[in-house]
Order: sequence, then C-alpha cells, then structure tokens
Amino acid sequence: MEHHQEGRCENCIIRQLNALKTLSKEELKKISDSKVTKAVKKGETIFEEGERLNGVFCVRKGVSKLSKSSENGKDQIVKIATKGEVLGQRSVVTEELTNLSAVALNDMEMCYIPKRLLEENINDNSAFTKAVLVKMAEDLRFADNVIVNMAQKTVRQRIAEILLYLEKNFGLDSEGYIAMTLSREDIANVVGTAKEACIRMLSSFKKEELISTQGKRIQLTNKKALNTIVKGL
Amino acid sequence: MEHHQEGRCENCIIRQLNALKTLSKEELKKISDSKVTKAVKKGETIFEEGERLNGVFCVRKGVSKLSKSSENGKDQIVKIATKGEVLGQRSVVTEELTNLSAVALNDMEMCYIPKRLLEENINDNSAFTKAVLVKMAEDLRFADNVIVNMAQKTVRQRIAEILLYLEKNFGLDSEGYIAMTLSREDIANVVGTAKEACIRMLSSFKKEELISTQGKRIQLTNKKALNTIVKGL
DNA sequence: CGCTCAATTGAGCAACTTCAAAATTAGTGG
DNA sequence: CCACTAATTTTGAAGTTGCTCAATTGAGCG
Repeated sequence: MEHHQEGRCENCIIRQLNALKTLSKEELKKISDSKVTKAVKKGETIFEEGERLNGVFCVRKGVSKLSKSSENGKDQIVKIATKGEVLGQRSVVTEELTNLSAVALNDMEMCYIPKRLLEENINDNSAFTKAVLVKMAEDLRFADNVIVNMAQKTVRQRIAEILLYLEKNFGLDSEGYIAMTLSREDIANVVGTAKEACIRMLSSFKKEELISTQGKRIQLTNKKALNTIVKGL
Repeated sequence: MEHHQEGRCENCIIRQLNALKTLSKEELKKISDSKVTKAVKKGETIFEEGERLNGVFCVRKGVSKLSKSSENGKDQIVKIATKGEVLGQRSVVTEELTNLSAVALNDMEMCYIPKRLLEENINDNSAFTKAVLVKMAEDLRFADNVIVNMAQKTVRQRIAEILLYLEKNFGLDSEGYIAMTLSREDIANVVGTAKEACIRMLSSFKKEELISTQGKRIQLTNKKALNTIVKGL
C-alpha cells in the first residue's frame, strides 16, 4: 500500500458523497493537513477483521469488498464499497476492533484520515454527527434487508438480484457487459452459497437466455425476467 | 393499544439504557411533558412495515419482535427488542417509512415520544446524537454478524445459538426453563427456516439430551455441547 | 508455449421444504 | 374447575435444493 500526501479536501468532490460534506472550510483544512492518500492494488488487504484502526479510509477510486470469514474457512461478503464510502467508520465510532476485513477488488485510491480528526468533529459538530448517523441508519436498513433475503430467498433469486445490482451500480462497459466483474467465487460469497452452485445457476441463466457471458464478464440480456425471478420463484 | 400520561422521564431508570441518558434535566422535562405511556398486549402490532412514524417507542416492559415479511408470505424476525430499546429510531433518523414491523411478544409497556422532540436534540445536542450513533453502529455490527450466520451456518447451529441467546438474555424461570418462551414458529422465523425444521431440530436436541421441554418451554441441559454445535459442525 | 488459477461439469449425499395428518396444549366461557 | 374449541406442536413421507469432492476444460500471463 503506497501512500503520499496530495490534493486538498476542500477541493475534493468525493466528499460530497459522504458526511464530510457537512464540514466547514476550516475543518476540512485541518483534515487535509493530516490525511494521507493511499493507493491499493487489486487483491490487497486494506484492513483485517479484528484489527484496531486509527483512522478511516475514504474511497476515491476503485471498489472494495467488506467481508467476514467464519470458522469453516468461508468468506461472507457483507458489503461492496465504492467511491465516497468511508471504510472503518463503524469501528471508529464505537471504538471497537474492526468486525470486517476490507480487500480491494480492483486498483484503488483512497484517503486515510486519522481517527482523532473525526472524533473531534463527532463530539462538537452535530451536523456532522447527524450526517454520519443518517449514513449508519441507511447501512442498517440495507443490512436488515440482506438478512431477510438470505433467510427467505433461494440462491436463484439472490444471484438474479446481485446481477441486477451490479449492472445498476456499475453500469456497462463498451461491449455491453457489466463494468464491474467479480469472480464467480466472490459472487458466491456475496450470495452466501458455494462457488459451484453459483456457477451452475449462471449456466442455467445462460441457457434460459437471461444473460450471456464472455470469460468472467457477464451481460444481462433479459432484465425483466431477472426481475421476475427476484420477486417470485 | 391503551395510552395515558404517567411518570416523569427525569425519574425513569429505563432511560439509562439508551441515548436518552445523555439529556439534561430540562431536556427530559420537555420530553416528559409530551410523551405518552402506552400499554400493548401480547400479539398486538406496534407499527407495521411501511408506516410513517411520528415518534419512537421506548420499551419499559415486555419484549417485541421486529420483523419483515417477504413476498412468499413468510416473516423474518430481524431483532428482538427488550427494555430500554427504542423502536422506530432508525426511520425517524432517516425520515423514511418503517422498514420493519413491530409486534409485542408479551404484554408490554412503553413510552411514545414524538419525533419532533428527538429531532431537536439530534440537531442541537451532539452528545445525544453521538449516543444514538453509537447505538446504531452497534446494531449494524450485530446485523452484519447475523448476515454471516445466515449465510454460513446450518439450521442446527443457528437454533443452538438462539437457545443460548435466549437463556443469556432472559434468564430462567422458577423451574429452570428459559424465562422467555417463543413459539416454535417465532424461533423458526428468527433462524430463517421452516417451522417443522425447527421443531425437528429441537426434538433431535432433546434426544441428544441437550435440552428438555415442557410444553413450549425449553430448558438447556447441556450448554457446553450447544456451544460446541454453534462453533463447529 | 507452458504454467497457474479460475471456471465448468458430474455425481452422490445431506439438509431443508412442503403438504398432510395426528397429538398435544392453551385459551375461553360456563 | 371443567369442558370445549382453537391454536400450536409433533410426526411422516416425498420431493427439492444445495453442498462436497473430484475431475476436466478454459483463460490469462510471463
């Protein structure tokens, strides 16, 4: 993980995407003076479950997976974080060890902001605190919905869902494939199933002409049908 | 749902359990003047998924389940809320419709606090906002862990887990049974499985002498073994 | 061009679901 | 307190879905 100082928070557009947008110019300057830009290559670990974090990571570029590994050695991906997301926020707020690991899914760039600066703002600036709170509340709703999906939907439904999610959030590349390619294993780990089950489901979608593939890339050819799958059986 | 005014927040011990503990005497007085005490009987609905809430419910007595129903008609219980929990906090913070339904699992008593009063404190009082934030962050960690459990653990493991959870959080009655009795269906809905699967697993636990039952009441007779089940297979 | 890792396919097995019926328990009013 | 009804729990059996292990094919990279 390389790191160097560069760019000013005051001029950074990314902060519009998160709670940092509520800070004043002076507050941003303070942060800007202490922050460090870090580049992380695909596959590298940003932090690991159980680590103590002394700051948070504001994602400027690239995508990261937040996952937790269970006793049986399997990984469960709990969240996919992109531009604007702040990694490690939860553990800084509660002053706990991290509950999840963060790994880069492609080359990333982010700003490391020391904990101390955030804490100052959380303690004094209630607009900032509220913005963080709202974000956390949204994450919680999202997580609750994932719980319901995991419990009640079939693997078929959940895979259809994540395909639609990926296309919606990352769009298409020049050839019409989903711009974000996850390995089949990662998809399986989001959906909470075995790699093979995931692959088989994708094959079956292909046979039904709902998707087409090119290497690991996936193109959705019948979104309507996929949507129907997500809802009913 | 009956409701009447009674008791003063300033003297209420329950508030020590949640973010309200950060408020000053004056702030509490204001809340106390507007709050309403509500009694809810077992089985009654406190609010339903998709409702707009104009306040939150602070649980003083009793237990409630927070659940979401999916298209196939099944319910998923996402959380069990007891004394001190504030229901509806999330949707008030984000000003969204409720994402979950709340139903009383036994006779309850709670205080209804109008939204407006909370908002005032969230906007001006950063100690309060932070307390709410920390609570939300803890809920989020809990939810993330539930996701991992749902995805990676077997029904057997999850049932063992909830039995231990219930005993730990509610203790025992005079005869040594878990003081909180959930219907088998509710247990199944927490664990995300079919009622029958849940019942069969409990029978199998009984045969293995890990638990014994009396009607719907359950007694844990070998917690060590249950703990082992939760961890490995 | 060969090496390595990821993707795919096959087959057998275990876990879970569903529908249906029987047994038990809890709740209600007399 | 008892009897009766409604609700819940329990058991059975068949059918699906998903998991695991092992072998094969394919793709990307130096």
